[in-house]
Amino acid sequence: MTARDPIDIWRRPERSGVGPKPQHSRGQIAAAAIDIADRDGLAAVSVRRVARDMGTGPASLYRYLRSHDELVELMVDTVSGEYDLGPSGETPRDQLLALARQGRSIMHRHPWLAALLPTRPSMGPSTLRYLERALSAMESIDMPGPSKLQTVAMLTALTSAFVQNELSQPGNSGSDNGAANDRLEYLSEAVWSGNYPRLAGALAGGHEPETPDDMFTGIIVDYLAGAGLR
Amino acid sequence: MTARDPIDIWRRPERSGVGPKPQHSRGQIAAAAIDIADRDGLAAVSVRRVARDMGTGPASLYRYLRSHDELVELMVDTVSGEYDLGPSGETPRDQLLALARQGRSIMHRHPWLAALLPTRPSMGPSTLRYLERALSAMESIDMPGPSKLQTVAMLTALTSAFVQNELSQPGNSGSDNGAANDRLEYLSEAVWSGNYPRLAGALAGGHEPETPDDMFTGIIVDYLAGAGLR
DNA sequence: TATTGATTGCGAACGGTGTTCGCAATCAAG
DNA sequence: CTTGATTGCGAACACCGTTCGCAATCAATA
Repeated sequence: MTARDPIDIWRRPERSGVGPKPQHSRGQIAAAAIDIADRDGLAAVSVRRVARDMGTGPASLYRYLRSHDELVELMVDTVSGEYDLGPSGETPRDQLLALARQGRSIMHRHPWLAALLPTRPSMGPSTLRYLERALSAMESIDMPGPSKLQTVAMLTALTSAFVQNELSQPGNSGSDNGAANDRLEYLSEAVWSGNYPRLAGALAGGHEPETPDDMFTGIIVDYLAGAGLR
Repeated sequence: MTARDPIDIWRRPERSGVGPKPQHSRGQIAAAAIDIADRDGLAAVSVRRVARDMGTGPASLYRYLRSHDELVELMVDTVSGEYDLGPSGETPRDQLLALARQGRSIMHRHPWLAALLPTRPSMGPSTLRYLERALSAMESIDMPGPSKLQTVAMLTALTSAFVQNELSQPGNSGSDNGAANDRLEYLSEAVWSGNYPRLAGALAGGHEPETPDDMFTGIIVDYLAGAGLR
């Protein structure tokens, strides 16, 4: 009886010794998928495309994945492994801030990540390690456990919100080509109509150089202070 | 010569008098799509499904839409029309807070919205009206126009982040059925392994009743204060 | 009133997608 | 050498977004 057991999500089932040696791995699959997403956007990450890039057929990947959704989860968790969880900072606040900063740079490295993170709490090993680290930073804080978890969740949500805001700024085309143009067509027409005077005024003042680093730090620090982290 | 002009994104091209009267409308399409998304999740909103629910074929909708992406934009802007933009609140801060509160309840009414809003600044008429209203709330504030726009964008991003956090809480199944279960499987196993002691501790303390309203207000007010809004 | 032609409705088809099925190939254990 | 759990993967199914082409409509014109 061929078992066809459900694939253990994160560990491969410890090879029972029998059967041919695997020619692929979740790691390779994740790497290929992340590569595609970094280059051509998340929408380009299809099971078939990943398989093609790996030189095999789509069906093969289903020995390692339960679904396309799980592929995305795998991508998120894999990329979450890019955190450096070594100690950095004295106070809990500084440690969490450092983590958030790293998060921002990871999201810049993988622009598809920001939109994904708040939606799917991936719960892979790297994510769990990150969670454990963040909780350890808050060890001295007197606060019920669930609230600490919520604080961490809100922290990454804030970070991803900020980064998505950065990425949607004009100039960061990313992989959006013509879609934005249509929007701008209508926007300029609407502004020209005179129905939105304040909006017109706000848009008139050209895009000045911002200092997003300080803004980011400010927002995060304000939130942490509000949450009782000092 | 059949013109087949590009469809004006938000206004129908003012009917030139010639040709059969339209049997559908962008409004109907939006309503059908929103209904599907509210009931079965955003993933269920396909052009074909919307057409089927409207009792017609997929090709028909393409007289009113340029693409599936535009359908989603239309949904977002339509739902953004649910804001009540009447004056509420004295200070700029109170007005923006009131807007954010409305945003939260709209996102609760349409759970698919929160994940969409920060990604695609839809720029439809309702969105523009909302923007204009928010800017008018800040009229007395001395701040360059673009920064005001960024403040508003960050405000909705914060709101959507908070709501996504609320929605991913256990108990709000929404339309996720089995996917979360697999995650929990691995999570409980990982926690049981003893490798994540702090995480285990945090999860052990059962889910206490939260007071998300105050939390939300606190976060928004803190942000606005940090941005110079008093 | 008859004609015209821009506009709408939509069946049919194309290429891409996620996913399942079934079987041949593998290879440690017995 | 046999066994049988395991892997690789071609083929197929249902669905998706999108385009094409043409019949049907109907205000404006002749």
